[in-house]
Amino acid sequence: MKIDPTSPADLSAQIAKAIRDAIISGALPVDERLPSEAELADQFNVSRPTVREALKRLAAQSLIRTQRGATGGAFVNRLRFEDAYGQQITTSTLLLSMNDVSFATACEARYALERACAPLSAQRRTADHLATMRAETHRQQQPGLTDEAFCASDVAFHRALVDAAGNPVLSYQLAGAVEAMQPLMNMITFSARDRERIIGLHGAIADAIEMHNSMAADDTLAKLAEYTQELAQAVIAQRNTAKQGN
Amino acid sequence: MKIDPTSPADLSAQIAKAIRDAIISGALPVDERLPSEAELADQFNVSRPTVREALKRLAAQSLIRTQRGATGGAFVNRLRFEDAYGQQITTSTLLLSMNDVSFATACEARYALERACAPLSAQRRTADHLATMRAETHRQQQPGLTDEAFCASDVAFHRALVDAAGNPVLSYQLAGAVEAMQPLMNMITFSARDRERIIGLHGAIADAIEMHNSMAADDTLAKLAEYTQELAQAVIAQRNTAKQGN
DNA sequence: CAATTTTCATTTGTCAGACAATTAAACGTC
DNA sequence: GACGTTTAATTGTCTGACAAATGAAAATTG
Repeated sequence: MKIDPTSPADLSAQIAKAIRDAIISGALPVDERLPSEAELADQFNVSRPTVREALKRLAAQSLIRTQRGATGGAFVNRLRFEDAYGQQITTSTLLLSMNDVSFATACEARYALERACAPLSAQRRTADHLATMRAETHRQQQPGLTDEAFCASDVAFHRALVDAAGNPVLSYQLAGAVEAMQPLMNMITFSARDRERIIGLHGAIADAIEMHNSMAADDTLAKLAEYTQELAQAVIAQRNTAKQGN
Repeated sequence: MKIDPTSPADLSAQIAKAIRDAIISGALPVDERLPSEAELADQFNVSRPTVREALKRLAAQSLIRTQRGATGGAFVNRLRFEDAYGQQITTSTLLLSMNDVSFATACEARYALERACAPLSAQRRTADHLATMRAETHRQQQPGLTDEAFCASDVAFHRALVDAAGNPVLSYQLAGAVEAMQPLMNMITFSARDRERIIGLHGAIADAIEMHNSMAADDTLAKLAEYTQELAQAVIAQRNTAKQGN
């Protein structure tokens, strides 16, 4: 682990990269304790604040955890799927909002990925996943539900569908795509008839998953994707009309 | 943007969270300049090193960039897909290596996602994407190629296939799944016959994509997924035998 | 001797103040 | 007006210090 002292700027970034590479390569195994900040400062020939900045960078990526006290220090963190979910969702959300990604593009990606899960979900779903899907479908029928709450329930439904595939890697990848869509979905106003149609499709999806019918699940997801795109286009068209009216 | 001064520990984490939330909510738009470190220290009633640790956390996530000089400071960064790729790949790689994710699980996820792209790729592929796929297939036929180089070319082929879908969100999501598999793939030794079969399937995929035949592309991807799983199982079985032999 | 309490050394978290490096704008000079 | 020069602002880094937490060792007590 070495840094280049000739380029005086961004020492903390260089140190962070050196340690990160050591972790990725496996040179620093999980739960290994890093040298103390003072020792690292000595090794890299920098001051302790600089070392600390480097460690904070790594902590932001959940690569290390720190503990105070006599036997404390910085430890290589076992990156768990739950930790990675949050980062993945944050990153995906910002990517969508900062890059003028159209609703159509994001929606297309989301449903393409979800349809990739559907066959596995139909095959492996447990009673638990099915119950969650039914519960969310039921919640969506409540009359006083705000659009936001409706969307949140929609996300919960689709996450249950994805988790039913029983593949944590898929769940992790999909978490970003599904959750990041929520802010975009929240821009849509769902009429009672819209909701009815969506709830109907959700019910059909749950039915298909229950009966291990992957073809039906895929077909219904395709319909849901199409309908969602239609709704969004209507909203966009209406907004443009309103704009021209001003 | 406020922090809780009563819990004295992890002030930098609280400050980072406050600023991150402001960015996510849109209160701090892209390219907006944050207050100087001294001003932030004043606002949050902490010292400058503490503020700096918070800013480094955000820099690690590419949420801000810093610039020295008179008009310098920390600016809200436009998170680009290319920046996010790297983080996504790092996180995915570590997730797989640190959580004992089996080859089968990772492989299943990867091919499920890739097959989600295939119909779009078949529909929209440009001559450029096709040329990349052909070039990589050709490279894979070179006789002296190391297993590692073969895998690298394999990744390049599949990335071209994914990019052909013309959906940056999909490309971003898939980058993690495809690239994170590479260390696992590198554990496999490919015999000449193995390579021949894989190259043949790659050619068939490229053919299907060229002819906009999504069904054929999907079928061939399924075959490739199955064959990859077979190869991996053989390697694992062989390794277990070798272990018992010791 | 065993259990409990106290002390202590280690380590991270935070602070204050300082100086170097960089950068662009303001200023002065030709 | 064009072109160096100065200057102010800002980040990057360093030094030294103290507070807080924490586990281990030492001292105390029953």
